[in-house]
Amino acid sequence: MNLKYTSPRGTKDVLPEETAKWRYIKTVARQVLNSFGYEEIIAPMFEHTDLFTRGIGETSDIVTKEMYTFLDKKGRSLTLRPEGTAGVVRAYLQNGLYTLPAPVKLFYIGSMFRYERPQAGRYREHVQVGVEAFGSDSAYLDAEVISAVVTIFTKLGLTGLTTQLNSIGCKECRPKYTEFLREHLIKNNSGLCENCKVRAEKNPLRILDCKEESCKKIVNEGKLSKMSEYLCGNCVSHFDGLKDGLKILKVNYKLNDSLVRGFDYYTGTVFEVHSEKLGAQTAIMGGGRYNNLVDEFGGEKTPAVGFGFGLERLVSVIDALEIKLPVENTLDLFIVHLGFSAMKKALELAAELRVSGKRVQMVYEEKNIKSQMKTADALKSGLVAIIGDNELRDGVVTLKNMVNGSQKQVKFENLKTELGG
RNA sequence: GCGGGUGUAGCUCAGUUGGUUAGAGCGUCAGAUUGUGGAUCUGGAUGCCGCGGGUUCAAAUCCCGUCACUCGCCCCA
Repeated sequence: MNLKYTSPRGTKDVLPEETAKWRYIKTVARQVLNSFGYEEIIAPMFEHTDLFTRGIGETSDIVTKEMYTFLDKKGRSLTLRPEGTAGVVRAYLQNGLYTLPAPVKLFYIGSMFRYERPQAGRYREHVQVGVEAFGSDSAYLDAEVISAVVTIFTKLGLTGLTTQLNSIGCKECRPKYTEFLREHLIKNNSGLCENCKVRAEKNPLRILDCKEESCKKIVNEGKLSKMSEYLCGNCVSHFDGLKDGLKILKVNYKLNDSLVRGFDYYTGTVFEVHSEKLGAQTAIMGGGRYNNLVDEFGGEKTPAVGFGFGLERLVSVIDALEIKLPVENTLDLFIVHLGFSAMKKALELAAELRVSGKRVQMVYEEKNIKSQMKTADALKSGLVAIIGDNELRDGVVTLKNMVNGSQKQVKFENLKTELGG
């Protein structure tokens, strides 16, 4: 075959076998999040470009080189959303959701777009389930938010996950730490990688997360003070509260001093969940607290916390763990017909049964019985109804149980009750 | 943006130091005395050997380019 078109780089088709898994995961996520009091919000897939550049941070990698930005016909700069939080914050403000009792708990399921080089677990379009809770600064809310994802993952049967935790400080204490880092790193910048030399100036926190051996060395062996030593009193007690909350909620975690996230809006709590089953991209969930974003977007000062997890990565973990999700794709009835009038009768019967929600299939050509039986078997139909001249004459079908092979005659009008509904 | 690997049937892959009609398994379609599936057997169909160029009497095979996929760096879900 000479394909004229292929899907764009970094995108993929999710085929029926896999959509069943996606559907199941989304259902579980919705149930769990509803039980935690979250309601679904559907925000646009594209927004004004400024929303992201201001929200995510003008120097972040995502904004500087990974956004799908385009001009519309009136010359407005729009961008396909690279993440979900900025749009939800915008919607929260624009629709006056701050008048609802706090905390306002929202979740979304949708595609995110980033112009990245594709590799295992990384696509240019990926689907995220995300959560945002507005209007409470309680550490127990942070703990509960983390517990919500963990609950989803547990319900799906995931194992081998680690939840990592850090506090990157607030407006009060973080600048002092970044200043310390900057000074220290500029003094000793000879060992830093090219990227980090720039980061030392612009965003020294990111160096903590650098994977270059030389930078790791400087970070680990340089007796560098940790952010934790610079945390202000509020941040310390908040972080303690979080750990306490996680204990109450029975969520295991690991502290990770060098956990920093790629969006500039985070304050205080940051967290990620990693799976050993993924390739180089081991994070399946990431999130944290962002107490300044709402007022940066023009609202009242409103503390908030949220996370997002990626469905593609989640599914690959599920597959790697060989977890069989309870996805049913069997057929209730396959109708085999012999002869033209039998085919028309089959068409009619199938339509009647489908009204009551039965999954019914048939073929639309006059084929021999053997071939139709094979098809019924391939489609995993539990029951097969056979209609030939004899059945038409008597007003019945021959109903065959495909599991044990037994057969019986069932009147047309009784077929529905025979199928249990 | 930077590196490594791979492109042969719908899928997984084989294809010998370049040599004539390019193969296997799975799947698909048809059939095995005519109204009964899963097993087995028989037969059929399907390939611009990713694309373009070059070397050669001769290229799936060697060289260059290109595109795509893939893995990693970066970043992130």
